[in-house]
Amino acid sequence: MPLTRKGAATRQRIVDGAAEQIREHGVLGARLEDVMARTATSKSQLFHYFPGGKDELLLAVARHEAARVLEDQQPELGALTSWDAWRQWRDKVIARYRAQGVNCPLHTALARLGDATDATRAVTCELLAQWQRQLAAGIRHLQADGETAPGLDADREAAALLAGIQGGVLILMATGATTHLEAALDTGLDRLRGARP
Amino acid sequence: MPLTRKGAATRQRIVDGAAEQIREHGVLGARLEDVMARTATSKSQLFHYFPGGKDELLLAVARHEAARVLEDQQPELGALTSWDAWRQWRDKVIARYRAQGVNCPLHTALARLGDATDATRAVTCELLAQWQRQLAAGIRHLQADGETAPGLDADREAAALLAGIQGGVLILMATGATTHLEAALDTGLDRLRGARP
DNA sequence: CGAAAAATGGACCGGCAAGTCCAGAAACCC
DNA sequence: GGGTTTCTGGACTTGCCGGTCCATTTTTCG
Repeated sequence: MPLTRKGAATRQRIVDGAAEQIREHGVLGARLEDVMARTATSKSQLFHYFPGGKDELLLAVARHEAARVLEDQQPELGALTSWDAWRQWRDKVIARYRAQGVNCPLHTALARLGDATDATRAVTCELLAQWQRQLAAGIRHLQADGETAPGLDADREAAALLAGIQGGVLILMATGATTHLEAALDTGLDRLRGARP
Repeated sequence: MPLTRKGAATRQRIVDGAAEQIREHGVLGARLEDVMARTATSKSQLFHYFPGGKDELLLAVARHEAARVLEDQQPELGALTSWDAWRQWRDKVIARYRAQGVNCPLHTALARLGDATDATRAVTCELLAQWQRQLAAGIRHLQADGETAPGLDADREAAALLAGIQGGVLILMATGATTHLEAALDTGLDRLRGARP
């Protein structure tokens, strides 16, 4: 069931439009009808490209958004090779989420699906794993350069940092303030910096 | 519109039952019908006690669960007066969320409501504020006892710790593992301990 | 006890949004 | 260029589930 060039474009338009819709109105305000209107498509097209219906569409949106999360942090996240790079990354994360505001399309899309679904879980886990992996790589780089304590468990530090970010974003979504996200990042980095040998 | 003793009991039974239902099946699997069956009530009762319908019920559940979150951490959270108290609190938090598993009734109840609603936001903010306040108080206690650096901004440290917890729980809900929650708590406490004068 | 208020049962309604279908237009490919 | 596949439009169906209504029972309180 290959897609023609036009078909692929339509499919992409649908995913983008759905993501946009969710970003603006939450999952609640993301009915198929809304997506249709926004993307100038008809219901048959939606079910043509996503035979599994709304769930399949939301999953596609989630994947799409998960990729975006990591992309938005590049190139900094992929090259955390100096304190300055870490600082720039920190700034980028905060700016990114501040701009996103209170609606996290990924979070919201996943929330709508039965959280137990294997597929949704896989998307989340994969995202977290990649994210953490890059953070850990950055920490190891610092260690190699003698910029932080070689005794630190890079994976655990990365896990803690990641948890802080996730919580910070969650709180941002609830309160609209980036205070907690900033506090988590800053104390986390401060901890690494303070462990300089 | 006063409630008789019986009425109050029924109302409570409904809230408890709804919370339980959500805990077991998520918001998706929490239809009014389910709550009715579980609590042996009829639809008219639901709307009698919650004229605002499902939203009002969910809000009540959220409030109920928010209170539970803090209660479950007592008495430790309220008396973080020594390193040992902090350690016990840490253990309690992890045990609590490990037991809860992948379904956070509060999170899930709030997710269902339009996230923009003022009322839901108020519940979340209030919970976070109280939580953070008690953590900050604990940090100040350590400072007063000369157990950690007096120069630390207790509120910011508490904010970071709270963010770590929230993120850790979020990741627990997604992955089922407490690794991140533990990492966040342990590195957070380690940071305070490491700042001992 | 008896009137007023509150609590309960359960049938009924209605809307909304997901999902189905088929006919016709456009694109692909030899 | 013609046959085949893919794509598109939009009307129709369906079922779920929140919400309404009213009649009946139970509680409260002077």
